Amino acid sequence: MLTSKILLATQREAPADAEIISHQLMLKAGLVRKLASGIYTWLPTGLRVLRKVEAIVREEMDKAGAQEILMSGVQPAELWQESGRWEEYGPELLRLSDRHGREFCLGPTHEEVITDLVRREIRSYKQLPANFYQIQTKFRDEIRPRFGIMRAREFLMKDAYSFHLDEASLQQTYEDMFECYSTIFNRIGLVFRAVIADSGSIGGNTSHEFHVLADSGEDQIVFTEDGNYAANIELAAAVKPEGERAEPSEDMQKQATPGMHSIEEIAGHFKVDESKCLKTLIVDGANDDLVALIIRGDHELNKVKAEKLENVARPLSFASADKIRKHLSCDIGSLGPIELDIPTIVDFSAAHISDFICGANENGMHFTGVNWQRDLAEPDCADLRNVIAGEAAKENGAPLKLARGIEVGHIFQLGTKYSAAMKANCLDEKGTATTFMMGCYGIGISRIVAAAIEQNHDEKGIVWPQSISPYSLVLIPIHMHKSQRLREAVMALYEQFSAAGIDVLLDDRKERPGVMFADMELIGIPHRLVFSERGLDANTLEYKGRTDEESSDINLDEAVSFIQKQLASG
RNA sequence: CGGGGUAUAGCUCAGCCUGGUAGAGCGCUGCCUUCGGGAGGCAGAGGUCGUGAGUUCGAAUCUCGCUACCCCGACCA
Repeated sequence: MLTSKILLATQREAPADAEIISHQLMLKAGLVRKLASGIYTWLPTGLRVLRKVEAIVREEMDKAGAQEILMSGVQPAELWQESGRWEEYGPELLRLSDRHGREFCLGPTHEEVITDLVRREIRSYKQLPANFYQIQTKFRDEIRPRFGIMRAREFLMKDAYSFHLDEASLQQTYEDMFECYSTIFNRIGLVFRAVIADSGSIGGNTSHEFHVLADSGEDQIVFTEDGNYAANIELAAAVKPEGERAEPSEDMQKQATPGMHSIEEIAGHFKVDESKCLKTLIVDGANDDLVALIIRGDHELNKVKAEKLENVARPLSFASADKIRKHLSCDIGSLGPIELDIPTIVDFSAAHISDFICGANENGMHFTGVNWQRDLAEPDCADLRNVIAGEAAKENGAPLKLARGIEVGHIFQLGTKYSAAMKANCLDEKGTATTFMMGCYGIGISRIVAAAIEQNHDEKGIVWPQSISPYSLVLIPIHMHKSQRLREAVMALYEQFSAAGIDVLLDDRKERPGVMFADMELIGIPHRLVFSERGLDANTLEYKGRTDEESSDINLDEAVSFIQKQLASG
């Protein structure tokens, strides 16, 4: 490809609203442009990357025995009503109606459509197991799209759905997909972790997420160094503190704490560690009431764990300040478990401390030297908190590490959630109609592009993994428009590279060298060859890898084999 | 949807407080000089100042409504 023939669209400055590095670089490098909030147009260079990711995913899915199909992005409401999700899904589902007033939605996912297809088409166990996938544009009307392509409303996703008559078969396909995903992310060249995950609103039980590790990641994941345990922090169980609680050594006292609301202020005032304070959080209960959740001052509430409690409303919502004032006659910041007459659940580690400090349920007052059993009843306990770095994993006792991740893949065992609701079944060996067991497997294709940039960039721009770079190689001639000899040499080599099947870009713009260098580094092409009159005289070219400090001369006649070697080793 | 903010040239922004009819840098077009890391000069093109109303002799500027976008919370590939 010649740069003069394509819309390169590089920019010096990124729009001010681009927050994270991948968003800024995708705009600066001319990969995408915003059309509306969370909706983007892919420009030629960006589309090449997207297509490369897509190709890898497709190849590996095919290898794993999945069959590609393509379902409609627009789906009839009836199917969603059948599965119950027309009501369940909420405003994320973009609904529309046609000229006849019939209701449709823009597909955020395709469980209903595939289940409908399979219940019509698959009659016999002999056709199973079957795994169908598509690579297609999805739409989710996110409350808050942000970070550019990372969390867009419209995005490209690979989604696959498998069908089985028994658990063993589902488990087998699930494991095959796990392997397939690992191969895909390894091939792309991303540093990732597969973690145990919450299955969330899609339903089902067993579930893993694949996260690309990056500091800008929206998810917190935890894992042990030995690699034997990895989970989304939402799921990571905290170990109950061992041993007996220390005996009380202080008397309980009520003390004035005017104007102090945060744990930090209280701990600072009494000159104790935050772990000696209790944090009391009030959330909405399942039956229009309130529930108190209590954790140690230095801990964070884990929302997924809290949501699983019987008397807590789902989704979890913090009680409004008004409601708290009305029911508890004091404000957030002065709450505590003593004489609190709403259901109260205490985290194991908060129940293990003695001589602690907590709010007195009276504005501006706290108790110190409080002890369970002596000053108030032994509490109902549960695991409510996020684990912290360094503590032992419940599963194997190894110390946990924390990292941030970008979720790029998610696999679920759905069981019969959709097939049962939609009466999807087929005949087994004995001729009995049996409800399908299903698995579902997603990969965020467009998100991978952004995630790859988050993980691979420097001050000059993007540093593509070779596997998904828009071009493998760029040729930069210096003052080609002034030298016929140089032009001929460059064009000849360009043809050779093309013939060798290398994705080569020739920068034939009438630009100064600095402009070309800067643009190509911004775009992130992994290999660069510079042509000059001087080099031609010596029969050499200058080679520089994207992250190399210095360039090196190579023999003009060996250029193709040299680059082939670089590509093979990259 | 709740809370906060922004809207002026393709991009980044100034002008608004204190009304007097629109600017800079980058980018774009042409010419000249320059020519190995985002050059310099000259000449240009480009804006119903988001939108609707109001106040005023006069509104980018003051007031109100609307819309879009962004940031903080809840969702997810």
